[in-house]
Parts: sequence; C-alpha cells; structure tokens
Amino acid sequence: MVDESTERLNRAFAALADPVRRDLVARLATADATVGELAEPYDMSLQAVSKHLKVLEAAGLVTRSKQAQRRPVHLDAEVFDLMTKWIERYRAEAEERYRRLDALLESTADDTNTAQSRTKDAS
Amino acid sequence: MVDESTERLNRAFAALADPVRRDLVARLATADATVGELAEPYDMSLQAVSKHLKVLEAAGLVTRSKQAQRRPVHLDAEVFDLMTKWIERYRAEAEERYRRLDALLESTADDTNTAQSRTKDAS
DNA sequence: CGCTTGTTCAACCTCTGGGTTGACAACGGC
DNA sequence: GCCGTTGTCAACCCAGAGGTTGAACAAGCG
Repeated sequence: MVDESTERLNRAFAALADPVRRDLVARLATADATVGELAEPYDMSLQAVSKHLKVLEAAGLVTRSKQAQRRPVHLDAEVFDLMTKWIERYRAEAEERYRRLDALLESTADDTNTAQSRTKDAS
Repeated sequence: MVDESTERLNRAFAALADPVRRDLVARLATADATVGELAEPYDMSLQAVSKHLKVLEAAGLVTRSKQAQRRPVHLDAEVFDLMTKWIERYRAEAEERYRRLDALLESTADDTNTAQSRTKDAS
C-alpha cells in the first residue's frame, strides 16, 4: 500500500510533465472540446492525442463524457488543489528556514556586518 | 526555439513526478543534507540517489555546493513559483467557466427548474 | 441497411528513465 | 604519502512512455 494521494500526485505531476498535455489542459481551461478538435493543431495522429487524454483522465485532470459518437473532454480542476497544496507546503517550509537563517546570521554578525541577509554567497 | 519557461516546466513537473524525488524535496525542505544522508533511508544504491539529485538539479529545484569531498544539497524553492503560477492560471480559468455556466443555467432555467446548477448531466 | 464520422483498441517500434555494478576522482586523517 | 570516506562517471539492462499504422466499434444519416 503506497498511500493513495502519493499515487495521485505521481500521476498528476507526470501528466503535466509533457508539454502537449499541458497545452491540452490550457486549451480545455477555456472550453470543453472533442478529441478531434483537440488533435487538430498538432502534427500528430489522432490516436496519439487520444492516448494523451487517457493519461490526463487517469490523472483525474480530465473527464470524458460520451454524447452520441463524440466524447467531449472536460477539465476537472480538482486535482490542481492537491498539487498546489503539496508545493506550497514545502515552499513554505523552505522559506521559513531562510527566515530563521537570516535571523541567525543577523544576530551572529550583528556588530560586524549588519546588513546583507541571505545573498547568493553566504560563504 | 521551444520557449525557455516551457522547458523549465517540463523538467520541474517531470522531476516531481517521481515519489522518491518528491520525498527528497520534502526532506530537503527541513534541512540541507549530503548525498549519503539522503540515500540512507532508501533501499537503493547511492548512485541512484545521486542521479535523482542530478534530475532535481537540472530542474533547478536543488543546488549542490561542493565543500571538501561532501556535496551538501540545498533546496531552491524558486521554481515552485513557476509551477504554482501555471497551475493557478488554468485553475482560475476553469473555475471562472464554472461560474459563468452556473449563471447561464440559472438564467435559462429560471422559471422551469430553478435549482440544480451544474450537475453531472447537462444534457 | 449501409456509409460516414468520431474515437478507441491492438500491435509494434524506438528512445528515455530509473535502476544496477564497477571503476575512479577528490579530499581529510593519520 | 597512503588510506578510507564520499560521491561521480560509465556501461549496461529492462520496463514503460510516446509515437506510428491498421483495424474495429458506435452512433447518426442517406
């Protein structure tokens, strides 16, 4: 058992690692579209695009309803929350560290070299 | 020329698609560490971890300074901004669409079927 | 009923990703 | 000056991703 949300994050990040799929998401943010419509701008077979959509679907980023023989694709933004939460958590932690480091440096070097907190060279 | 920030996003998302690398990032958020320290908890060769770090470094998520024979690894959270910006942009777009669709449905079905905005079947 | 349209399924190919092992490079300690 | 520690480089292996083509399937339309 590898933790459910870990798996979801794996799929979500992997899905968005491909520029074609990010582009698909970008276009779907504006409007739902059929596979054919989505495939049109790319120099790529329809089947390839269909595969990309399957990846996005498996990642939970997209849902494909079935109306007549068309299968309009719809962006489902919910997974985005999971990703931003993950990122924000560790970004916050890292920044908190910086903050503390700054404080430490200032208190250590308080009377010698007051300014210059966390510049590129902390040597 | 494929757009510089596209490349960076490719690498960033791909880097975080691997659970081991996300774990490395998570641990580095708390404190810098050497390769050996980082590798210890995993059932995996040191070289494999070194490779993972190289990927993270290429993605700009991590920097490896070289002090003596140790190479302490440091998390560089800057790229996170690029990712969250990308995600937030399209999440916002998608949600804006929902909002407008809701409004449309309400105004269309105002006297026939007032409630029920954006349920699964919009047929 | 049979054709056309829209999409998926299946088989296949190639290249990359993640892992291994073995050799070697850079230091610090004694 | 040599040795142990720390980490990288190089070659290799295997599984899976991303692409192709060709066939099949489902639903409207004549």
